[in-house]
Amino acid sequence: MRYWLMKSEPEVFGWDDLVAKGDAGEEWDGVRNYQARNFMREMRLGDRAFLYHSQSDKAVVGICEIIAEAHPDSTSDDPRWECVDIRAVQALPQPVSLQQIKATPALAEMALLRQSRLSVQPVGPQEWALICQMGGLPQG
DNA sequence: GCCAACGTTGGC
DNA sequence: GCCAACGTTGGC
Repeated sequence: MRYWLMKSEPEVFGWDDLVAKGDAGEEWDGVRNYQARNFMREMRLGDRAFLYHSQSDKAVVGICEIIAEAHPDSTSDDPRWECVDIRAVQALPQPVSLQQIKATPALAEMALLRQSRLSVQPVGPQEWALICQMGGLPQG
């Protein structure tokens, strides 16, 4: 299984909105960036992803699961754009802030810090486990 | 194929 | 609201 991180602006579509969608989840549409799309193409059923709130929150807030692999983005006429479907699995008991991540040397290589504008990005297994731990989920 | 102009994202 | 980073577009 691989691990990922998806960003969203909580004012537009945040963790609570995804939770409200229940097990049916939501199409992660609207991504118009090749690098982000390519990562979504690599996603497989059952992969896990953090949801990160940008802008006002700037924190990892929950864990999602990939429930549909890449397919055409229904919000685009352009066949280049694809997306996956995700559902909320579990909120982090304590959101992990960007500040905390920046202050943690083991997380210094994360794309979140290195490429701040990339909205879909891979997360290493060690990084995943550490952020889960920081968020109050010691089992990962 | 290069590069300037422009638009978008996201942290501060 | 500003600005840096960076992706995209379009003229040449």
